[in-house]
Amino acid sequence: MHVRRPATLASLAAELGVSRTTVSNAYNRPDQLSPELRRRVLDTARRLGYPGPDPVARSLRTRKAGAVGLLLTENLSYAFRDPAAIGFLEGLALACEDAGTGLLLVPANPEREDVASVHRAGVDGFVVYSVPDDDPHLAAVLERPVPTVVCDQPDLGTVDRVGIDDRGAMYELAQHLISLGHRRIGVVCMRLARDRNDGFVTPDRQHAAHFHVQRNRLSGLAEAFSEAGVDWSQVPVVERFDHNPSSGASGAAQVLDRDPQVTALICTSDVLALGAMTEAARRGLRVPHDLTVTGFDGIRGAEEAGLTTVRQPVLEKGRAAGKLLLDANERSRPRSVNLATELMIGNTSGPPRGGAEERWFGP
Amino acid sequence: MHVRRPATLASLAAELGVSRTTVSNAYNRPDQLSPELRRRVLDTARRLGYPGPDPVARSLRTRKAGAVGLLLTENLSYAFRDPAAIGFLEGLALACEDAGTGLLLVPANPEREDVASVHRAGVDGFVVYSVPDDDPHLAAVLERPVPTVVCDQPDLGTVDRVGIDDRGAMYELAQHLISLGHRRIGVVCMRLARDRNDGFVTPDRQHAAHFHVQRNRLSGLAEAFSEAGVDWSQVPVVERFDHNPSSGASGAAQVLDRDPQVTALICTSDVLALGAMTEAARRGLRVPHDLTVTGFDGIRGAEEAGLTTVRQPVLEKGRAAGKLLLDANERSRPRSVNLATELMIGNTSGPPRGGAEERWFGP
DNA sequence: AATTGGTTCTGAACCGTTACGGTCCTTTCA
DNA sequence: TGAAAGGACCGTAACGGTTCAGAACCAATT
Repeated sequence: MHVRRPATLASLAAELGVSRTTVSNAYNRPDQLSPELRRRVLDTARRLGYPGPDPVARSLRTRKAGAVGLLLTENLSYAFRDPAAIGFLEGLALACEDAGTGLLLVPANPEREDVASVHRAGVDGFVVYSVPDDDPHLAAVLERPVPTVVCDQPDLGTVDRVGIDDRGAMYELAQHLISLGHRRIGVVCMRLARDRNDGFVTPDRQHAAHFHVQRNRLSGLAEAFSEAGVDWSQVPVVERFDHNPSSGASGAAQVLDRDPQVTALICTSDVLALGAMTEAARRGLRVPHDLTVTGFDGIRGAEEAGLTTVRQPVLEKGRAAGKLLLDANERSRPRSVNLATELMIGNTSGPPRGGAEERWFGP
Repeated sequence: MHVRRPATLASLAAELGVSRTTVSNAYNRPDQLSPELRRRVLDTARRLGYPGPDPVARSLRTRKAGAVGLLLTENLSYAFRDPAAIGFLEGLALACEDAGTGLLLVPANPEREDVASVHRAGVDGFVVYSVPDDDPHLAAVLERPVPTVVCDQPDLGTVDRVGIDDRGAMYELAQHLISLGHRRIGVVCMRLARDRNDGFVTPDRQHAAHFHVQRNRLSGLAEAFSEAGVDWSQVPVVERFDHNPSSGASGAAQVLDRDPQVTALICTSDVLALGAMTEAARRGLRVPHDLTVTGFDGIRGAEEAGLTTVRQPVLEKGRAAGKLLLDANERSRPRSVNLATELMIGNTSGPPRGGAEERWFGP
């Protein structure tokens, strides 16, 4: 008894006394051979334990992998913890499903600069979701000769892009707060770069932020409040590397410790905002009476909490990214899609306590 | 100006006047050639726009795809909506990440019997998660000559398996309810087979259920309550095809309409149980005073709601599946891993209203 | 009898790479 | 000074398919 090498298309053809072409056709083009022969091929295949054409070899020849790659900056598992990321994934998965395409989650450990995983990925295209714009994995993706769609990234001009108007949406949210009378505010934002910096953020760091989304949200805030006469450089902005409610809570605490007089706490994500709410409650601050809290994203938890936030269509974003990628028919000019957002005014925003600002600056 | 064919390792070698082996070594085994030559190779590669060795060709030659496939029965996007599935995915993603392996989500539309996606997947192994045991996609996976791990599936004896003791865990939960005095109960369960059957379930259908997990949970219940003297064939068991809270609500409604006297509603998942709670509230039934409700899984929402349930380590399940697969070193005998569960007694279970049962059957 | 057309099947080229087993040329050391 | 060791590089043979231009055959038409 010897170890039999697994059957291949060639060995099957030899066994049958037909050409490899015929065996190939039996699987891929049934109309190209007589039904009897086809049956004989398939029967023999079963008898020999031939599992059908090898997918990798087929991919090599046809130049199609039947899968798209997804690059996330975070540890791969992070994606399954962030509600917005999950929504994006769901949308992308839907688009892939429609096209019968697989979705390959590419491991991109942000710690190591190991880009091999990008090189090793057998895919027909990439979707890059919210990575820092100086991420080496992103650079590696852009070098691969396959279509790419970036999402929540700056428009590179060379590849398709889908996103929202983070800056404009945050500007609008700020306007809402300004109209309520808020002038003394604090901000809690997500990480701005690849290095950990849990603490206050200088204006320089804000401008130089490598995460497009955060940079633009902050810039929308800065613009609106500057126009309203607020000296943005004096506004406490706190950054948190990890993205979860307890980061939001500790960030809020840091802002409130620095300036207990802030009337509004603006968070650049709902997850952070929900944490900030917890911290407010811990301090006995009633929202919105004593403190206004706002978020961004429009996740389910935010809705349940009645959070004032900006709703963005995360699922649609994923689906749009997938569609753009899978329908990269011809070398048309790179497309750029902006999806609509919606300001959701909940019950966590209201006029500052006692309307102090209005009294001081009113007519 | 002509369309230049993309550079390959061979064309690069020709350009440089070295062998293909050398170019290959420049990328894969830097120690096999002099630093100067390597630099020259890499520089020329950049100049010619050669993106590095083609991953598919490499996979063909090395017989490694660098990815594992995940097969789910549901529409691919379903995975991102079910908390337990998300937990599993996260665990699996963690294991893959550790190994530097990609995770390919294989589209397996349960509508079509189209198994091509399984054949097309270039992977080094498969994880199969909670599909009906007669699913053609599962059969297709088993035909592929790669290691496979099934999760929440019956032990096939031929491939590795990871899961929990669904039957035992549900038996234990039932014991808890029995000890509280419940004898008149109703059940809401998830789909039992590939066909849609939103309604009452015959004992036959319970036995023949194609979803291993549901079959065993029901069987654990049946065993415990039968031992307690309950005629299981009279217990209303309602099935729901879709898995979401509103299915739980409508399922609960159907049970309560049939028998308003039930004192406990046992749901085979937390998601269903949370829906059942909503329905109870809608009917003005206080939980647990008027009605006991239990779930299964131990998702976050259940914890927050104080649901009596069985906690199972979903993340660990995913991680274990990944480890088993990635460490499929030698042809050892197929392994079978059972993870521990924990009965979580919350505040949704209590003695039947007025202790009626006890009074009727007491000493 | 020659032409046409349609099936059915074949042969050879090709996809882009890596594994394997060399060869050749310098050093090193006794 | 010769043998052994080691570094640097190369040629060939897969890896397992798909594709495309025909060849062979047969029936029907001209």
